[in-house]
Amino acid sequence: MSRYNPKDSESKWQARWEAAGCFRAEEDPGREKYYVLEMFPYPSGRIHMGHVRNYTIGDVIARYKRARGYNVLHPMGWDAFGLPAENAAMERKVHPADWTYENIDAMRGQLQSMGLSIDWDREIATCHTGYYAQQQRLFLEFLSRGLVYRKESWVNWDPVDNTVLANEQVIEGLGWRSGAPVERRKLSQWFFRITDFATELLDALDGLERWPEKVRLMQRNWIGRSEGAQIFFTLTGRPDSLEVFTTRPDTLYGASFCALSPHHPLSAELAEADPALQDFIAECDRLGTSEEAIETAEKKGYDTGLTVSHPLDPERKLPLYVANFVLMDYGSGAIFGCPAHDQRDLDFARKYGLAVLPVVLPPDADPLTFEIGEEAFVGDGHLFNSQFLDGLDVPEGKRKVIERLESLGAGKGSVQYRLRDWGVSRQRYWGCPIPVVHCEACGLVPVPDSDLPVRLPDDADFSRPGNPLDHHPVWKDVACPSCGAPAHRDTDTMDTFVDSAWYFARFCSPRHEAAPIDRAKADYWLPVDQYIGGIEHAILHLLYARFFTRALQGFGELSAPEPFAGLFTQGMVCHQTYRGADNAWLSPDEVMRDETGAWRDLEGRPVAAGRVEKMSKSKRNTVDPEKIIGTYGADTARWFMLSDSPPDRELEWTDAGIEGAWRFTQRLWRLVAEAAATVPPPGTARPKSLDDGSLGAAALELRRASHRCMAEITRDVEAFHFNKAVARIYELANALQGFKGKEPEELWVLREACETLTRLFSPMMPHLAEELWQALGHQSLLVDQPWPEAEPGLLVDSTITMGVQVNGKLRATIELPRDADRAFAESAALADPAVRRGLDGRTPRKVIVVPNRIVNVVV
RNA sequence: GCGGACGUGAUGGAACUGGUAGACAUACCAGACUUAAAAUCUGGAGGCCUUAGGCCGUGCGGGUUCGAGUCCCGCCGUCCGCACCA
Repeated sequence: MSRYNPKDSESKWQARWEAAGCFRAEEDPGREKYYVLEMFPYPSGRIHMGHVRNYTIGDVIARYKRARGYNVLHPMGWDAFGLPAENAAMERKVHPADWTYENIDAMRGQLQSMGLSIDWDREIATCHTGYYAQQQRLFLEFLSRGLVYRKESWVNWDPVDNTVLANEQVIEGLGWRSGAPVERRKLSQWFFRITDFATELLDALDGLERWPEKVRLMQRNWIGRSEGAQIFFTLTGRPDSLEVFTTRPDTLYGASFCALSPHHPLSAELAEADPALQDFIAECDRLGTSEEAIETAEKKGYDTGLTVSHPLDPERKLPLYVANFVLMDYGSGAIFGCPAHDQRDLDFARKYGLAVLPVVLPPDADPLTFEIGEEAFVGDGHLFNSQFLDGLDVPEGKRKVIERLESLGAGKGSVQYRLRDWGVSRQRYWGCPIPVVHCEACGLVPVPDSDLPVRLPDDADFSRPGNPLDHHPVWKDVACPSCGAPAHRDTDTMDTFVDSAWYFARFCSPRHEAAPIDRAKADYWLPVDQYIGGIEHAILHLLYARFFTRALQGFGELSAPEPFAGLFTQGMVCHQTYRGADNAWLSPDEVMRDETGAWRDLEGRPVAAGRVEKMSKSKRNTVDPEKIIGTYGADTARWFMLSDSPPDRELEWTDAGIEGAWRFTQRLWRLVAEAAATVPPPGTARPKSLDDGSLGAAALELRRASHRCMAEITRDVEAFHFNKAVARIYELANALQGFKGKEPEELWVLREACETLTRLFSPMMPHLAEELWQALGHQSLLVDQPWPEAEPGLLVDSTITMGVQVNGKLRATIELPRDADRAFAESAALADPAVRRGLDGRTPRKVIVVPNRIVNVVV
């Protein structure tokens, strides 16, 4: 028998599906829809194994749901704006657009070679004018509704990429792309008012039941809701007062100082007349924001000499410091310090000799002797030293003190969020231009709809650092749309996370020109039923997309409050790493084993095998999907991606693994193609013996196995347990291989099993499945066949193998009819010789029978 | 520091709501086929003990239960997220 040739077969079936338009999606109110989406790729030039895993998982779901009768939407596009294109332009003198579109063409071809069930008619690229024109419209709608604003603020500045970064893009003080230490600069920036939605975004997390708990938790923490109070401290000798935020208003009587952020307006004001304070603030600014810097930085304060009055006891004066650990962008940029019940405040108080007055008494502590040593007491207890609060516990104290502050007009209950507004200005070329004109007379003027899109100029100069749009000789010069006077365009472009914050909605009507979103179509398809991608987007992209969807719902652009009803985060693809003698990374192709089993490089020098790590170019442990697909075919690559590891955990790439998948591909081919030559033609009448109980034991067992497999794989695919589904396929293949029946009824059963097997693995290996479906004599495309349904009667066995324990230790197994009664099971168990030996003459005290499961004899 | 997840053979991993631990695969071993290798097919296999058989075994220590990988308490270890958030 010849071997299966994936190369010929795969392109043949891809062409057949394409010609038949199998994966083209159309709205159909009469059918239930299912929207499957994988996170769209950045067109870097070539797909990597992570893409193969991501898109294989999505394709299994899409094909499975399609077979289940859903109207499936499964689109693909390109997250095409971004810095790498611009860097390529600088390094290689190619235009970012040319570089990007070439990459898209190459990657589209690679993805198509995987045999994905994508509706390619809906393809979009965010760098395409048709896309970013609509995004500019959205931006202006956000602007007109007050959800976009411009303000001067301290920003994270990446000195290597020469651009501003969002807080979310600063990882441990370093730029997420460049890895350079981020600097602080004060710039005028555009912001999306995501904080307006903090409460909604937080509360709605509870409803996202098909999201991983981990991602919901990460978003919860990121939004960071804190309940507490806003409290005003009167400044001595000044008319104004100082606002602070605290989560512990109950400890107000323990306050011994207040502290300002170095960036607080009052700090700046005081510094004008105080050179020493100026120096102190400058010193704070020099401290980096990196993890170590924060970890090791000493808590330092500068006594301004000013005092504030305690709001509940105006005679009490507290010193006012400027302190390096107080953040300007959380709360009000000022705190009160209660050293007894906050570790940092305690350290600060000890350093500057401030009072430490405990006001919360731990349970069992004596109020007369209780003292704070080196550790603040942060637990619950009863308030003391606190006048009208004395005796209350912490939650009651909080309530009571807020009540009092409110009646005095000195404060109120307040909720703070860690979440900040989303800064989207990027001083780069390859992004969506911000459609606003700056006019000296009129201020910020939105570009009128008739003048959209604001196109990127084709002739930008990438040869010098900085923003090419800003450097362009004429691009920014424009007449003010409002007064006609000479004005200039905003030269910032939008963060590319804006592009991906609404693309799932654009897929519903990718060619619609009248508006960004065709509401009727969006309402049919949205929300995305199953979204699939990496955990690295748990916060950034997923939070922005949720924000956009809520905002757009508010504008009446669409109806769904949430973009993604189901989310699955797949694990990384990892591979062994190696380091040579000079500690340089070595590719697995460059190492071999010597006679002793030790690793050597090609010149025989010793090599250290490192950890199994995420595939990356820098560690030189990548495997090129194109090569793998070229050698083994897409089906084998897909199969390996689904085997062994659960899809949410990491998958280790091994040569043995892909070889094993390849052998199994061939084995399936032989198994089914050989059987196809002997079985009756499709549509042969079902033999009577199947239903009158006269079917032979082996054939019945095969039928049982294949119907059990239907039920199990259906359950496994629904639950994203693809590794288990793969194991079931192996089991059925093994059962099929062991079947030797030659009678007509047996051959009918053999056909049924072959067809079942083929259909069940078709979402995973779609090309091979079509090939075998054809070999089995079918004219139709398998992709149009419904998902197989098990006959319930074949899922229950008539006999059960039960374990028998003596004192909880397994001694024997017995065969019993299904649902045998307890007494029968008990006597069968006690009659077993191994059980008798275990009893060793003792009389059972008690026999526990769990029907169809186990018998436990207790002595 | 705070929050979370996980710990099962040589390896990846199975084990539904507590009920026969190790499915399935990889690697390994043996046999068949072959001049040979590869491929393929058949079979083996948690560890220990001399076998029929027995003892031990899901990171460690305790507990609940007729029965614990699964539940509870306390440790140890690995990984991930956040981190001067008042």
